[in-house]
Amino acid sequence: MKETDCRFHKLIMGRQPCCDKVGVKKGPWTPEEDIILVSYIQEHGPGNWRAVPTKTGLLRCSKSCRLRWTNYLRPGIKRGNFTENEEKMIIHLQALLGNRWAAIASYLPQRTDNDIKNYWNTHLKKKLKKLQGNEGFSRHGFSSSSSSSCKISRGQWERKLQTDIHMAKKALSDALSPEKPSGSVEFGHTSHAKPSGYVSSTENIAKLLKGWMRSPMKIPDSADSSEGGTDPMKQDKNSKETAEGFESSISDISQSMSPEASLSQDESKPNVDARTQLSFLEEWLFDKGLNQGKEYQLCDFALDENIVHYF
DNA sequence: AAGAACTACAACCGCCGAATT
DNA sequence: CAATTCGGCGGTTGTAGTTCT
Repeated sequence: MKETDCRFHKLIMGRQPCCDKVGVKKGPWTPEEDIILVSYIQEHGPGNWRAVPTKTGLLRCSKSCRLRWTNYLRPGIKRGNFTENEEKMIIHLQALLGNRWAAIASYLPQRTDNDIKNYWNTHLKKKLKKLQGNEGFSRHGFSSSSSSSCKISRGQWERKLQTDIHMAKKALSDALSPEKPSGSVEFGHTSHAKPSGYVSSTENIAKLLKGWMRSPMKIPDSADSSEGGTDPMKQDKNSKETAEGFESSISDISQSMSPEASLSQDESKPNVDARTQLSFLEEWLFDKGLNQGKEYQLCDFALDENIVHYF
């Protein structure tokens, strides 16, 4: 009922879909499209996604462009091969935060929410089920009924977390405000006010793009756009391979970026929040004696003292 | 060897909240 | 303050690849 109300409401409002269905391409991205998107972002920075299709001539909707960038093309992304630590992180965080993949992803800076979500759905869910079958997993705090070992309920905990995050956000923006040109926190929307971190990463992208363009691309002669002819899925495989090489080299470079740089290069990763949450998380995790991994580490990014101070 | 079943993951869809007009 | 736009999020789907029968 709420949903139908909502739809009706939207109908009245006349809100347009993010993309009109006609003339909008769907399905896997081709290397050409990736290049176009990356070079556009390289020039203008991420953000203002609405303008991307028109400015680039890509026959994709803005959402699709954003998704492609955040989940695949963005520098610093690691894909596949989740480490044991990452796995544990995800499991704990999922137990703690629920299916808030974006929040969980903020603790794993090199992973996208989509990736984590997929990994959870395909691997971890089953794994946990298995484990739960074997030995009451709940004693580790993974099930909702695990609150016995935790003094406060998850709901309470989350409320606390939220208020604390809010405080931290405020504190951070206060702390940062003197340095910031007014109103350009989200550099994506102000294309000329790019933080240096992003510039450096885009320079890397540019270099890589050059190299990539120079190397013989195995793009089918007919290119994709003609929808028919060659098998589009095979083309996609090609695209995956070429893009993968391209991307892994990007991520290699960007891995050496400073946390600040990686923070600024991606507005979709609320690392600030992540850091603030981390202090609680650490407490929670360690308090609960989740000491299964001697070498278990939460994450390698350091806690920002300014933020921790507020707690 | 062939087909069915399963797995992995990129991409899409719809909803929501924040920002803007 | 209401209307509208936009970006982000989580759930879901589609399909290529792999394993099983």
